[in-house]
Amino acid sequence: MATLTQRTERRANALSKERIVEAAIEILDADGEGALTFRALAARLKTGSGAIYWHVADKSELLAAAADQLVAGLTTGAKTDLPPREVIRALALGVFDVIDAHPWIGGQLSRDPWQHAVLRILEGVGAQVQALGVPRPIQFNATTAILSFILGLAGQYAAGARFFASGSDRATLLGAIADKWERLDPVAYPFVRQVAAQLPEHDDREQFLAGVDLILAGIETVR
Amino acid sequence: MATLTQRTERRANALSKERIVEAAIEILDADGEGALTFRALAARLKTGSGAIYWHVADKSELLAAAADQLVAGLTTGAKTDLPPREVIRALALGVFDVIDAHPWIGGQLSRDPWQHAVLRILEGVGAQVQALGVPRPIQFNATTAILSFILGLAGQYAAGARFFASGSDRATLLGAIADKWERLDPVAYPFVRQVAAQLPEHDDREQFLAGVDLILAGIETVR
DNA sequence: ACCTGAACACCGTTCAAGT
DNA sequence: ACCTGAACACCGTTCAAGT
Repeated sequence: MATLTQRTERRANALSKERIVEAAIEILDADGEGALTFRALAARLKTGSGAIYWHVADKSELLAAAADQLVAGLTTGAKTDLPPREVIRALALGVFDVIDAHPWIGGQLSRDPWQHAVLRILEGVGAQVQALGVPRPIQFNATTAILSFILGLAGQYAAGARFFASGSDRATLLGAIADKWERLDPVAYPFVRQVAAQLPEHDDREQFLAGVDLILAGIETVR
Repeated sequence: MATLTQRTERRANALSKERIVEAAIEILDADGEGALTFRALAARLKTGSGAIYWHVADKSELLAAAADQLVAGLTTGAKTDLPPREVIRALALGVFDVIDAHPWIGGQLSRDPWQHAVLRILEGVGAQVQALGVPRPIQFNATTAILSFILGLAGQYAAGARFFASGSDRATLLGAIADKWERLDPVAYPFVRQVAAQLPEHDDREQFLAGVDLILAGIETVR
């Protein structure tokens, strides 16, 4: 009886890749990229740091698995009854929202473009580019253009999150950057100075969608 | 006499931010991102690791300065006698070539989009977007779309370089990835499987330029 | 003012030893 | 088979002490 309880308890608390990834996501969401260490993870899972290596090869696999789990959530539930253009927009916004909610994913996606999470996005976008009627030879180029754009923004978002972690909030940060931009040399940086005023008030999500629409418009010209 | 020689020698070997950045670039180019440590840098400069902190705030400032030096080389020499569209293409290709020659810059640019090097690119692209006749309200969106695309590719390139550093060359790496892609589930990954064959033989530079052209085509539709 | 280099507070990863 | 936790080989950064 005692052994049985012990055994089921042990099984309930047993380490597994799923439990490790789950705990990693909790740490990343709560305290950001910098907080995920094998020691912190082991403490949260009440185990030794070496135990994690029985289930996970190394830190990069762990991060890839964490990112994949969250990205999988939005690529598997894709609706196909909308026009391809709208599916691409929805998918892109889905990625944006996941990065917005979990900024560490931004860093992870842009750091390793060959991880599975990125493959999911590539497939999701590519299938719709195909459905859009884009000629075969340029389907790959059109798809990777959208993907690169998404990954570029992912990196930017992650960088923003690293700043927020160090205290200040979004508005303060953008205000400070806009200030710096306005003080740049007018001869060398006319455009940046002109655009500085838009920086603090601009909507990231809207700007992101505008970029996607621009690329889609470009794709339509070659269709 | 002896003191004079000593003093001039000391001055010639004196540490400065320029010499530190120069040495950092040499290390990064020769052995990649992972090789740049303050200890390696100090050894190369024949000084103590703490001495570097007198001239440079921390590692991120050092990397930003290194990236900025190489990016400055191509934004300052821009020709303005070409049509805006061609200047954008040339600038984008310039960034591509710098990243191709120094892959660590890719990681650095995508990691911190508010560093000066990125600002230079933003200005270079933005000024031409303006010259292109794009309406004011969407100049910012159009410019950041191109910038995000460039930074997305920068991250991908840096990731590739990290692989090459671990032994295998470009062709082997892409071949291995294409192999993995072809073995994916046909139901879940039809597009990726179809596109796998193009992966090992495709030209990065060409694909990059195709992406830029796609965005430019999109921008022209709203002009 | 500028430099030295030991010391501090961390990392990811390994591995003999346990169960 | 799975887990423990000390140990290894690193990091970036600091700082008392030198010149």
